[in-house]
Amino acid sequence: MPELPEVETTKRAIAVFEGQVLKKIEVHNPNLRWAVDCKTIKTINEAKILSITRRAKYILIQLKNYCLIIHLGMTGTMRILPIESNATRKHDHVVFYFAKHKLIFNDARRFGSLHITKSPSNHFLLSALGPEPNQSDFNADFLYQKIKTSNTHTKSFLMNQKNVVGIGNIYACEILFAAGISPRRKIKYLTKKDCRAVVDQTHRIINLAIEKGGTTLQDFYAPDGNKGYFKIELNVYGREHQECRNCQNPIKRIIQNQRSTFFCKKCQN
DNA sequence: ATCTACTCCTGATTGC
DNA sequence: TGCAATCAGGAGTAGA
Repeated sequence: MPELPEVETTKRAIAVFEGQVLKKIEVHNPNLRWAVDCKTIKTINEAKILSITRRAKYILIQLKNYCLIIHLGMTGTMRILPIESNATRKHDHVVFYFAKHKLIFNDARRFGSLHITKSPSNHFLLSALGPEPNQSDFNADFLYQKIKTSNTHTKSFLMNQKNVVGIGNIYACEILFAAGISPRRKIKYLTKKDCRAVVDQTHRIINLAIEKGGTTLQDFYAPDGNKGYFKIELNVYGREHQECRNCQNPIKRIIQNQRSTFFCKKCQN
């Protein structure tokens, strides 16, 4: 399941196509999270790629006249094959053709998406997003202001992409553990000091994960090696009943907003 | 305006 | 061994 670091890693891997000419795009299955606009996609031929960037968990491929917006959803992956390769897989939904390679979007659960638009900044998926979690505009002052109007608990707040982007269920749990804050606390009661801890740990964990995510880079060139994400050590996520690495008390699991939350009752208040 | 429940989907795991 | 039930989760949407 790609979180922001995996998306960043994917973006870096496919950035090799910057400056290259996208010959055409083949859509094998348009039924992704949103139906792919095949009609417009078909008009793409011999289009030079101006840039490949990331915003939140979206990968943006900028062409001269259009921008492609890709979301990997839960199970989406991209892989690069030599143009002559026939190594197809189940759930290969979209193929991007270049001179010597093809780039394949594979997504078993189809929670991912592909959009094509003329103005990405106005696109409904991108227009209301909060700051990047590892950038300086996500800081303690910003967070302290933002929490005042929210009545939700800390974990739900962190996972809301309007507040800050890129934090999924796993990192929300890990960040709150590292910051020593309970996922059940109402976010509006956080002190300035708490906000600073959340921001500091977010920066640290996301940057560390991006750094480690880089080790999966080869996956995109070696289609058979499909493991390799979440190499960072998880302290709470998926560790119900196991000992807290800090105090040895058992890690608890609760359900918040239909999602599992893992935390240490003693270390997080 | 803000929050929560629901929803999409398939592979992996668990239970009988 | 096999089949069915359960779980996982990003994030938009409807409804409270």
